[in-house]
Amino acid sequence: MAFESLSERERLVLKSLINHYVATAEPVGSRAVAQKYRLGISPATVRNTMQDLEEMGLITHPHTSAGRVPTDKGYRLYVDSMMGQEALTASEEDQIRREICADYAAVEDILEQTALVLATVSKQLGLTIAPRFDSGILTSINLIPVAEKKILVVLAVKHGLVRTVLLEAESSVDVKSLEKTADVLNEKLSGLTLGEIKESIDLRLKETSPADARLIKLFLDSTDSLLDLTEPDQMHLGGTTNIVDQPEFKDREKLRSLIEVLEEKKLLAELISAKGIKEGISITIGKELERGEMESCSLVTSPYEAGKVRGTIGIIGPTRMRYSKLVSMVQYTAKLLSDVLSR
Amino acid sequence: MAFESLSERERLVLKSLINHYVATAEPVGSRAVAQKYRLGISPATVRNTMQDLEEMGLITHPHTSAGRVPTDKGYRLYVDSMMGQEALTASEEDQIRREICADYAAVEDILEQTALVLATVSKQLGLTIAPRFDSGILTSINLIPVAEKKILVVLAVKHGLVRTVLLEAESSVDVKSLEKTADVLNEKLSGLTLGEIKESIDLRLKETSPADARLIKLFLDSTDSLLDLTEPDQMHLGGTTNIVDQPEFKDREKLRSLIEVLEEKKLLAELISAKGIKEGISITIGKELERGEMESCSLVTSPYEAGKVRGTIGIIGPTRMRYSKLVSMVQYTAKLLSDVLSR
DNA sequence: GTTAGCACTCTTAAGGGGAAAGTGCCAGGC
DNA sequence: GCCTGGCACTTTCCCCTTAAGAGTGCTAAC
Repeated sequence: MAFESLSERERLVLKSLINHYVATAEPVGSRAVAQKYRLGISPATVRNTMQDLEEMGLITHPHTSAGRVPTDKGYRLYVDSMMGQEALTASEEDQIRREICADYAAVEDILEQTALVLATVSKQLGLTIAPRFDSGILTSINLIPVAEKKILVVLAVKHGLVRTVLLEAESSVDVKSLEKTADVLNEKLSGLTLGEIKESIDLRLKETSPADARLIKLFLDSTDSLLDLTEPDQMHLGGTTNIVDQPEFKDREKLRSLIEVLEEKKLLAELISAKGIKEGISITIGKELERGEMESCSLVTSPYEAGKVRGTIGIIGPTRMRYSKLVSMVQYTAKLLSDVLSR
Repeated sequence: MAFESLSERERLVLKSLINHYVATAEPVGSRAVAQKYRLGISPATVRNTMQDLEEMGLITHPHTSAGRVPTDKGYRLYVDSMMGQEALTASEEDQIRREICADYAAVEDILEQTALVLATVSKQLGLTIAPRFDSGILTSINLIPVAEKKILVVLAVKHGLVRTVLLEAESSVDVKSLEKTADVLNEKLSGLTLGEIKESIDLRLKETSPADARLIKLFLDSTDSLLDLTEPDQMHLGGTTNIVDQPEFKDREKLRSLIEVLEEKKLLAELISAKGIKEGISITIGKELERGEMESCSLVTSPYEAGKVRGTIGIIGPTRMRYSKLVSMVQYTAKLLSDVLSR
């Protein structure tokens, strides 16, 4: 698709149209484009240009005699090659800074707060996903007896991240052997990344004294849950309310199925992690999300860093969103969050 | 309000009317009551009775010429004195049993699952609140260094419940003194309930060797967050989707404000814990909830037990709900959950 | 005390203009 | 040759009216 072949006028019209549509949520007519954006051309000319744009699949008609609306493809082009990045206002920056710098000790809490502030400032849905521990370096393992057969495994990762998982043993365990096992695990595993551990744990724990065999086996059997990196409750959402008001969800069924997706945190987390893990801001528009229920939504995400590990934050809203502003917002927030978590 | 003074006929009409309204969500006319419920009286008689009921504030008119709708007061009377308890079907019981008996080790996970199954089976909103640790007996405290200045406090409570809180120290702490402090804390506090500890912690930790003073102080300063019993993430909700479809929420604004409340988990948890902590099933109807946003909702809750401590589970739905069935459902689920958590 | 009958009220759905918005195309102008 | 004004055409949207339907409340009779 040779979009480079768009004439200057076509680019201008598309851009104006999108700006106007994003602001009003109403199909945009040729008059509106011609007048409001002072392109110095008449509505008739705009109409001709619009026809061309429609042929290219960048905009559509809801019905014969309504204004034009951008398609996903149109948004994509806009986002990729014609939208400027709109700076945040001072008060927006302030608000974000104020909320995130709050001195919570637990990463969980900071992320919760971040999701909320993203939602509030963007008036969309804010979300944060806890860091993927893959590349986090294990500093220590603790095994704590909490009941006769229950053991709490505490994995401490560099830079103060913690993961706790409760395991259930088949028979009761005594404190002594628990300590011993912890020592063995620490010796063999600490200093490695969790990713490495996941890969090679079988090998590394092969040769251990038979005394601890039972506990080691329990540990091995539980590797999956211990090192599963997309725990459902590791994602935080904020501002569901904002979505309810959007005109694109006045259709009941659409709203219902979107909320349904939002409740499936695990699925959603996977969907999003996949996008956001690469470098920098990532924008996914409508059908690109590859989930029917979300085809009228877009997603702006960015990775953030917490020491060596990385998570994702982002904003979900209708495809008709202010990309230029939201990109700045996500970027700024990710930067701030990285600073706070890596200090 | 001398509701005992209701005549047999008035009781019968109210009951029939509520049953019919719950099923149809439409205002109920006199014909419907007279015919469907074979009371052997004519519509005209029913109309007279209805007028009486309306004067008592038990039912209303949406407008002059529509059928009648129960008021909160009407539901209250129905629930208190005329509704039978409707047994669950075998398949409903099955479904609940199957989902809850799943062998998760962590209480968190079981509660998540329970909220979901409650939602699914009731077709309403299911919720579970983690046990209030007040009366849980502390078995051990562990202090685990996870970073230079970060300490993970693990409170193990009898019957395998665990609570972890991350604290941040002002300066770095060494492992030795951490262990020593943990020993002191264990010695002084274990065996007590968390409630007792919260009350008397100052006294109990007064006379400690100055060597540990710094850590003990940190611990004391953090009592609130350590023993706060209504943590926001200790509540699980499931089935938000079910609510969206209810006819009572076709009014946009209502839906919006309800979802808003649901997002404020902390507030909601407090609201509900207060009700549900007493013995047995508790039903709260409409305005009794004392939150404007929820005045078209009702709440059916029950406490459950996990060893010595108790939490709450429940169902939220429109006031027009099948109380007789939901009561059984919540009761059955609470019983099951108690069994699973106390085994 | 109960019931049938009936006038009255209010809501809802359906239909029918007419305005408004916007397109598509054509013919004329720079 | 590209741009523009003009104009016919389409579709939606809103408002109005009308008619049907549902249900009440009252009265008079059983």
